[in-house]
Amino acid sequence: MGRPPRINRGRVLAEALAMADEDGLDAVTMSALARRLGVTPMALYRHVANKADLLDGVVELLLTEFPPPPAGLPWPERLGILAANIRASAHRHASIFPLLLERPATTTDARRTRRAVYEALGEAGVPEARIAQVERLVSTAVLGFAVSEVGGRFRNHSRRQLDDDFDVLRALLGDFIVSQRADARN
Amino acid sequence: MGRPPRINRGRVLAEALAMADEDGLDAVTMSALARRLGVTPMALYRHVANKADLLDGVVELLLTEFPPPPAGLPWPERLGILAANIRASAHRHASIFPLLLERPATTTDARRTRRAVYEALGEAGVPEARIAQVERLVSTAVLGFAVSEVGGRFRNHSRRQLDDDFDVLRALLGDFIVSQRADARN
DNA sequence: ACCTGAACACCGTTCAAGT
DNA sequence: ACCTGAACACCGTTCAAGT
Repeated sequence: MGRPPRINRGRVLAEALAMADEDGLDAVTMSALARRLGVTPMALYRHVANKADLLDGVVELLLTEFPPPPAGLPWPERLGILAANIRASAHRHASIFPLLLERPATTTDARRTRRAVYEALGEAGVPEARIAQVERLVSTAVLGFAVSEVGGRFRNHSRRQLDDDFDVLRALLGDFIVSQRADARN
Repeated sequence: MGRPPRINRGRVLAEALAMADEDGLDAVTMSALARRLGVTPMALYRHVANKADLLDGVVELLLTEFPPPPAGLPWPERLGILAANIRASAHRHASIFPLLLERPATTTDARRTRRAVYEALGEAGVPEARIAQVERLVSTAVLGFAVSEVGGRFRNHSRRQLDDDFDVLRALLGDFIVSQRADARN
């Protein structure tokens, strides 16, 4: 009965994310993580159900780091900044970020980000009934670019080139959003 | 000296792809693959350098299955069919396809597909100097969508919905390409 | 309640040996 | 040249035991 916990789920997840950032996803083993926390591997199982649950938690933690887009700016700037923040988060967490493509964004933080996009699209004049689809396509394009970048597909391209690609991507998504306005002619 | 090979690299890769398709990426272990080929695990090392090399080969094999876009059609149809073929390939090889985001498309087959896109963009009127970037963005959008789909991010969406999303995606990419024509006004 | 020690089945990979 | 047998360090996970 009652002895002071030496570790907790929060620390376990934070340390796992740090390990992944420093040495890659493969370096995150139960034993290496335990060693880093000064504990035996089996101690982790009181705080995570298994390794899949550990990675779920780490992805969730990553999502809490998406800063909310700054309020009070016009929608194109808000979405542009949000996209840039998401890309920056990909660069900070290159080995974990690709896991975002493997699970629906159902956590509280993921919902908050999506709601921010919904609001921007509403302001842009996209009709209610089309907002969810437009959000999916826009988010998928941004995530797909960011994952390609940190995953290694653009390994042979310069940072300069990729920055420019990303600017063009944001512009094209802006044009797409405008084309989906209720009063768009066609 | 000379004894008849019981397996070869081609069979190893084909069987590994089949295993991944049937039971997922994690089911592709050196021993399970060897068992399937009727050989000991160590025999594989004469045909692949190690497991990473095995997966590289499997991705390469997947790329050979992208059918070349049918010649003789106008560029929008050609690109639309190519995109649909790539998406279909993702569905056939759901566990291997996401690995495409981890490596530059430098194999012969990947180059062939890219060249086909270049030609279509040329026909569309995109100036030489902009073709490579437009191709990167268009391919990234299609890959990002397909990987999200087979990776599980759209797990909560119906096939109907995703088919519709994909149609809208193709249309938006078509509009983007047209907006990049030399004679586009702006 | 929280952590440990011992154990299990499995993983990728090496090396020397067989034909 | 091609495959095998034995071995190694490591992996995730379980169970019973300690405090």
